[in-house]
Amino acid sequence: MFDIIREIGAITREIQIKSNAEFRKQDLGNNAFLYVIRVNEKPGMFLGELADSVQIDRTTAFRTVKKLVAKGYLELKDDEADRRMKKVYATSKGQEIYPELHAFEVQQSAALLSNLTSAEQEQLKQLLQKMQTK
Amino acid sequence: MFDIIREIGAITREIQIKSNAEFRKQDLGNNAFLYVIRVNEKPGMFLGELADSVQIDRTTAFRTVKKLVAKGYLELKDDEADRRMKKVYATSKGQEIYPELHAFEVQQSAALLSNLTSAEQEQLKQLLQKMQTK
DNA sequence: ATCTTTTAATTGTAAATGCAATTAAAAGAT
DNA sequence: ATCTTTTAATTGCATTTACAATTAAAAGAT
Repeated sequence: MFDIIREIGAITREIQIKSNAEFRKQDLGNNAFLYVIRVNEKPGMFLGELADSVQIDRTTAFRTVKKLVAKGYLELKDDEADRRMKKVYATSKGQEIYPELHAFEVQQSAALLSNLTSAEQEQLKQLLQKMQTK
Repeated sequence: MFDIIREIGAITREIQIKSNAEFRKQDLGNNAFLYVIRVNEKPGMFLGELADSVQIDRTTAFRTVKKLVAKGYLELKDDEADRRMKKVYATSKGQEIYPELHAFEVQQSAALLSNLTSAEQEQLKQLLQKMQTK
């Protein structure tokens, strides 16, 4: 059964390569697009939380966010209560691009699942979710 | 249904992080362990073929193989027929470590699938395979 | 109230990464 | 037989990455 993890890995890498190629032109390659998506969906995460959500090393995430701030997609605000923390928000530029980013994700997903019936898709989703319960 | 690709991505990244942490001590981090596994399973691939098989940029793959040759895990042989190509083989050191690498993969896979019955595991495998048919 | 431990962000640095360009051999066309 | 196109390997270079260490604030202990 170990081949399951290889298949899953292969699928992920393929999508990742495609997505980065797609978004490089907007300066959102190197998985930067992921951050913009997540921040739009959950504004106000602090840096570490965001890093965990995209499952990337915190120092890398920190530098990527810094770049995205410089490029005008994201902004940081100091937390009032805890002054160690900085919370991340999407700028209007960051918000405007979200539909496009998400649309691509939806389209990739559809392409990926195109060989499955909708019942099978539902089944797959259930299985993946069940797998994840820790 | 787009959330399926996020779940798949999350699983992959988690496994990747764990595997690299596990194999860094043998100098097989940065996905280098993947190359050793693949070459053991299919000796004599040429460089580009190996790069495709691990789905990594060819130039990166080239450099990683070079390092693995320097570390004594792999070796390169010129192709007789086509002198542009170099074929990749595992050295005895590379062969000796294969069981350990593969065992870890099997173990990770088992952990990942531990919440599923064997019937569900089979089902998942079928679905993933069906998905991949292009 | 001070000391210790934990947690978040940040920086230093060396190594890894990947796009673009180059070299070299083979295959195909004229 | 020479010219063009394709394919594999390789290098140049700027960027990205991540481990280790540092700084700074908060939380917990005495």
